[in-house]
Amino acid sequence: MIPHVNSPQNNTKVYVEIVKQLRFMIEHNGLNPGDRLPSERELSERLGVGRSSVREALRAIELLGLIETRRGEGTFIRDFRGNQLVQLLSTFILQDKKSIRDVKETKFLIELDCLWLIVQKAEKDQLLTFKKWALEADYTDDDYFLEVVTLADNHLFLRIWMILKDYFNSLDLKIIKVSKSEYAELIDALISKNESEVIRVYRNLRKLSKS
Amino acid sequence: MIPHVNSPQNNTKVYVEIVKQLRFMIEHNGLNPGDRLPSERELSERLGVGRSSVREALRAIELLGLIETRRGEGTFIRDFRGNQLVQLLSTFILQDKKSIRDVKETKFLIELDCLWLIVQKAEKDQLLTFKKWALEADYTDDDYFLEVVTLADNHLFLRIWMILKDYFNSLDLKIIKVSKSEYAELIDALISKNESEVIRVYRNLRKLSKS
DNA sequence: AGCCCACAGTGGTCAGACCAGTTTAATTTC
DNA sequence: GAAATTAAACTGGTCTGACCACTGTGGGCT
Repeated sequence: MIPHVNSPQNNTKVYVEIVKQLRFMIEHNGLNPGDRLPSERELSERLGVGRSSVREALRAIELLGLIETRRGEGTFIRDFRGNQLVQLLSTFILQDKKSIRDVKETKFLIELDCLWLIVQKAEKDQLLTFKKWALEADYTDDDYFLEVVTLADNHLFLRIWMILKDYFNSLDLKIIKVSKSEYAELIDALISKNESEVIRVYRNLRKLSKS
Repeated sequence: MIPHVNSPQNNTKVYVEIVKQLRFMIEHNGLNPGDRLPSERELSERLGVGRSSVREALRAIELLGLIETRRGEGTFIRDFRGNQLVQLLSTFILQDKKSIRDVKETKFLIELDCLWLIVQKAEKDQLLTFKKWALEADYTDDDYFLEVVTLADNHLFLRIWMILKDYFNSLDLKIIKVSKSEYAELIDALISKNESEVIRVYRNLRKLSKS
């Protein structure tokens, strides 16, 4: 049966329910970028809600850049793997001059989290390749940790980290120079899967006090 | 004069224009979190557009977490410092299960980070007050960890966590019930300043395998 | 003073009406 | 029969008016 929005004790707003339904629909019907969604009127009928509510949901999703609508044609799923939507929504960025300390702290802890994830998830040969690169290639600290965060295989952390990195670089903070051997040492710690060793080496690399 | 939406060569959709107007309004009228926006009907009149278009704009902004709506009262600006993160999270709405895993993973690790920060920073009497509350009051898991993240005293983590929490709740995931004694045990671990104990208790509370 | 209730205001939702495009199918024309 | 034309059916975009549910307020009552 077609799931109706009207569930018992429905506290949440209709349009939010519709957003959920759409997500459900996309997931279960295996819709891919480029595919067309049902028309607004059909969704309205199928979900048993007014068309305006459907539109509220669709407009919200559209502003997120997840769908695209063409008058006369329909509503289509957008290819949002590419992060083009950041542009659109960047209008909302109100520069947050909140304490640099928070940003710093957050960035470091996320890097640590990613290291931890790598210990859990990464394959050994991935790490060996990484180490080889770390010893030979020419890279910046950002390059190095981009690789780390990527290896952690968590897209969300990747996104957050990228933003923090950009913000970080926009402040003229002196960059602590780290030697290749230190970078390699961290990878060795990862390979050894010794969590406390990883933490120790990372802290040392970041010149963080034990705090 | 009041800027109308009807500008010459208006290709963009009305609701997008309204979103812009609202942003303009917030910026130039110096509206702060907690302040009330004009009512939907008033906006409709002032901008010379239909109320439904105003609603489409407001709902879209609401889904971004930038405003909050209370029936019978009005629409309010939300405290969204660090809202850039809204964008990145938004890229995840409607995504595959892997992303859900990422959100879950990220939320848990951030909670763990915050616990770690508390060990470093929190005063003992703060924790004792917290424990008293945890034993007596009636609260949800979100309430509890909101307190945790707040105690960590890192506004950025707070913002990220709030977004993840909201997203999390928007998925209909079964919530694991945790007893008060477990919540209290975690606080005890914090008080003892024993990091590995904190981690152990947290993992147990979240029913996470050692992974 | 304090209580209660009606009223105005606000968001939530729906139905219906147009308009402006696009697609599709039927019809005409060659 | 094939191509061009036209009409109908659909789709999104927008507006209006109507209810409902809820909140805050102020006036009147005790």
